[in-house]
Amino acid sequence: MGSDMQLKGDARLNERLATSGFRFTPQRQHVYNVVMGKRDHPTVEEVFIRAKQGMPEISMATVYNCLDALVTCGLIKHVNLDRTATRYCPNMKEHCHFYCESCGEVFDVDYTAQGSQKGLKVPEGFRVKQYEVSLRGVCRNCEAKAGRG
Amino acid sequence: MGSDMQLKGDARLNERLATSGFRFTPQRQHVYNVVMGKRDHPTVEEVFIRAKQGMPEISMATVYNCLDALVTCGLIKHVNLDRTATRYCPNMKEHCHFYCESCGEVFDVDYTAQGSQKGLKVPEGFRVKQYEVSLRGVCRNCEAKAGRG
DNA sequence: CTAGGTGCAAAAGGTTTGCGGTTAA
DNA sequence: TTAACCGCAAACCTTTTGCACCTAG
Repeated sequence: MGSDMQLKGDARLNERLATSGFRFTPQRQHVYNVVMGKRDHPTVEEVFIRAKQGMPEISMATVYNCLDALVTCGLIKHVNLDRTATRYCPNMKEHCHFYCESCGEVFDVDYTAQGSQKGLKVPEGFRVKQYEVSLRGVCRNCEAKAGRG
Repeated sequence: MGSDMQLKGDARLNERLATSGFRFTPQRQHVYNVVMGKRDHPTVEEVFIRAKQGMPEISMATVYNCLDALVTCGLIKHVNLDRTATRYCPNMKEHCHFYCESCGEVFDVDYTAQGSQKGLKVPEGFRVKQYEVSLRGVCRNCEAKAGRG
């Protein structure tokens, strides 16, 4: 995984930023690489920590700015499942999120929409831009721990 | 709707609290009444403000405590759709939430599950306790405003 | 009686904002 | 050239915590 490709902007990011009226900056490219580089659901803090490796002078405010831009561009999604920090998800294909009430971790769950939106009675005049499914429960790890008491 | 009934605990609340190992307190009854009394999605702050009418000495910490207890008892749900404050929902029948990206308000949307969970590929060992659907977009009000420019 | 709950106030996150300097387009 | 963006630091808002007192069971 060439971490050198982050020096120049890749085409997709460049194009998306432009479309949404954002400038290309090395920070945005770097944050993009950091978030896409690991298939998990980092908080802003975690993105910040990872981003500092390879760009030590980057600031928290910039990480917020970059993540917001990437969300607006439709390149990542934000995930709010509890009252702690917002998390970010680099997986844009249809899936849903499992939130573990015990450890707070977020897992992707495969999901085929298969007409699930049919049951929705969205009132007249409302414009739906995103449909999202989430699950709460206990993950395998925590189940095992609980079992061992 | 007799606001006097809040003086003594109603049977359902009493029972649910006991089942989950909580004590009955006037504060919990009052917060319960406040949240159930209006079919919307108040923040903790909003619940606090409403609760002070009729119980002026109640504290923020207690409101948090009461809401947490009510959630644990399965009498209300918490709703996290953006990175601002957590909201609470008194509607426990199956429905989903529409979050307006423009004004931040949350609306209930009727919803019949009708096998929508079939498409889910929840990994082995995960225990699902709650299934939730949410929508993002622009509500009728904000659409109208945008239209008028 | 006493574990659990309350109110208060301070602390701890998480997020936003203001500002002077920098830079992509 | 200049509006957008950056880094820094302070402000802001939401949530949690510690503690002395109180109370439901």
